[in-house]
Amino acid sequence: MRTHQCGELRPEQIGQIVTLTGWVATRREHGEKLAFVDLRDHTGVTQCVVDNTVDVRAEYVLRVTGTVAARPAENVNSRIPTGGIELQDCQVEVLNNAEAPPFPISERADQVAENTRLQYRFLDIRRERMQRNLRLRAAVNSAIRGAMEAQGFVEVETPMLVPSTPEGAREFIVPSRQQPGSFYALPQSPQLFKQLLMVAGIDRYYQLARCLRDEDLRADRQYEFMQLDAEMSFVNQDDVHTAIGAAVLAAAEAAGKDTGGEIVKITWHEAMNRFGSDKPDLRFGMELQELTDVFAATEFKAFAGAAAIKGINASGKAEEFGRNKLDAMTDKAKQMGAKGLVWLKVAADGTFESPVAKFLSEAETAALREKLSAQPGDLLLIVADKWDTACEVLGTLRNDIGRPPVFEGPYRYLWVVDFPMFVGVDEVSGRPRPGHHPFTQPHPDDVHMLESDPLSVRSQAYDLVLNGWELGSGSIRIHQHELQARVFSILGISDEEAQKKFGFFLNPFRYGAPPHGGFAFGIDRLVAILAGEENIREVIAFPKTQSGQDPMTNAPTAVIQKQLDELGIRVLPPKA
RNA sequence: GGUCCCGUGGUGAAGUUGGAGUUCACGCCGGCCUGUCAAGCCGGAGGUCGCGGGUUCGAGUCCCGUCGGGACCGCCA
Repeated sequence: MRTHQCGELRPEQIGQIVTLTGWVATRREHGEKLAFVDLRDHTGVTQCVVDNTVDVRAEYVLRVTGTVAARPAENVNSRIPTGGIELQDCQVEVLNNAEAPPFPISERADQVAENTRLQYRFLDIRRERMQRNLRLRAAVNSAIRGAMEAQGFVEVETPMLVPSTPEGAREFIVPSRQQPGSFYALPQSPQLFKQLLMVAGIDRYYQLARCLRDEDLRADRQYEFMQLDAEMSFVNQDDVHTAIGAAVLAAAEAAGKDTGGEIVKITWHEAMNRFGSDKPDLRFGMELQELTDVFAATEFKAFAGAAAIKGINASGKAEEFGRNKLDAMTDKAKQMGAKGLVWLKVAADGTFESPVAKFLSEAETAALREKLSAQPGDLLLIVADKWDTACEVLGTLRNDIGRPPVFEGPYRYLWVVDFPMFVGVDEVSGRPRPGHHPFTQPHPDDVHMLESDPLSVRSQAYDLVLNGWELGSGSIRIHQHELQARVFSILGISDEEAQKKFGFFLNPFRYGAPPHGGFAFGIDRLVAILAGEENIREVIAFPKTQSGQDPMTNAPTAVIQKQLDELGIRVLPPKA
């Protein structure tokens, strides 16, 4: 039907007779003999000079045959790649007409309510932004596949209808027609299957896997999302990091982003200590500084005896942060569990302007100035509290104050390793709660503390972070029954209970489970960052709204009674 | 489950102290127009101010509820 695409023609083709197909982007009329029609497809637009007698309106579908001609020098449009040429002597065939679209098919629709864009997603995707994002997504998927295949990974598909397991995220459930009253679950991840593939000798498994979780939606969370899911046998952590690293570096390269070519590795403890976050954004400094020693003998009551005192320097921000903003920041700190927030502004003469300045000794002031490299115009923020509270609060403020927008590079991947094996204690059972999942192998140096000091045990779990976004996590798994039993025992899961909950998963491990570990990262998040989008809905063709609905299809909908009858399901009336 | 913000012709916005569905830009329809490129000029049509209730002589505006959208907390092993 066509010889070229709409973004393809250049002065080199002048004189050729070509045929283009596409949609009418705009039409500019100049009397009864002349009109300009910009014909658009996903590659761009070409100006067609047409006889102004054909009824051709926005979004009509055309096939245009004409001669590629140079534009007069004064009419060249340098803003578009095809701006040096135009199609003349055009024969226009209207393949289909179109109603006026509800919003312009251009970057101007970026201002349109997202709900309207989702209701007419088929028109929204016609826009350059969505075309770019979806094609980037395809390129990233392809690069990931290529990198995994090149390393000997085998793609194995795992089922979508799986048994419900009580742990973890809330599941979507699917009623069984043949077994009324019984249900499948949709997989939150292929976790259990991929480990069984290791027992099965697949050795290196990967899958671009759809995962489903019935949890509340956010800018970075949808009910259904895609993961690069992988698992490897006979490996240690570094082997997993190398394999996954190759995939995400290839993805960034496919997107034309500079990564520096390597992935930095830091421990969870260092990440918390330096950045106050287990997913630090390395694109900017403002690191947390250790101030506990400075105030070891302080008279200032808010600091005296604090387990940890840490501070950040919001360089040059003194003027920007007036009383209102500082109060709001203090409220936020308190909401996060801090007792308070101390702020000091550095005046032109180097002295501190602060409600608490008068409580600080000269030595403390001098040490503070030195540790935080304080310069006139700086805003210093200090939290004295438990170590984790001080870190988390300052880490949050650091992001609030300094974090660059998502579309700004560079693109710095980061492995965060040595996560704690257990995080906190379950209020009901009094047992430690698993930091990752209960099949995570503890750090070999810490195994001896499993029973005596479980909260100090590090695990062989790790996260992959990109510019402050958690892309995914993984671990080396427990493959020996004895160690698994010890971990279950610490978690308060009896043999009987373990058998009941995870029997189908654990029993195969008795038949020769190899040492193995793996990883999974979210494709949607990765593509969003590489596309410079703050919201993963912008890189998903047909996403759901925050209430889990699709404005285009109106899903979810009621079903007819016959369907319910077949499934043996009765719907209760809505709660009053 | 909770906190905050938003809802006004097809789209995006403005709407003051409560005083007539008022305004602006884009789009749409018609006319003019031979070098535009978000063309330009002239004219026109288009509304349940999300919905329901309340206060008031009078509500887009104030109050309550509700629905929808968004950001976040909880949740996401």
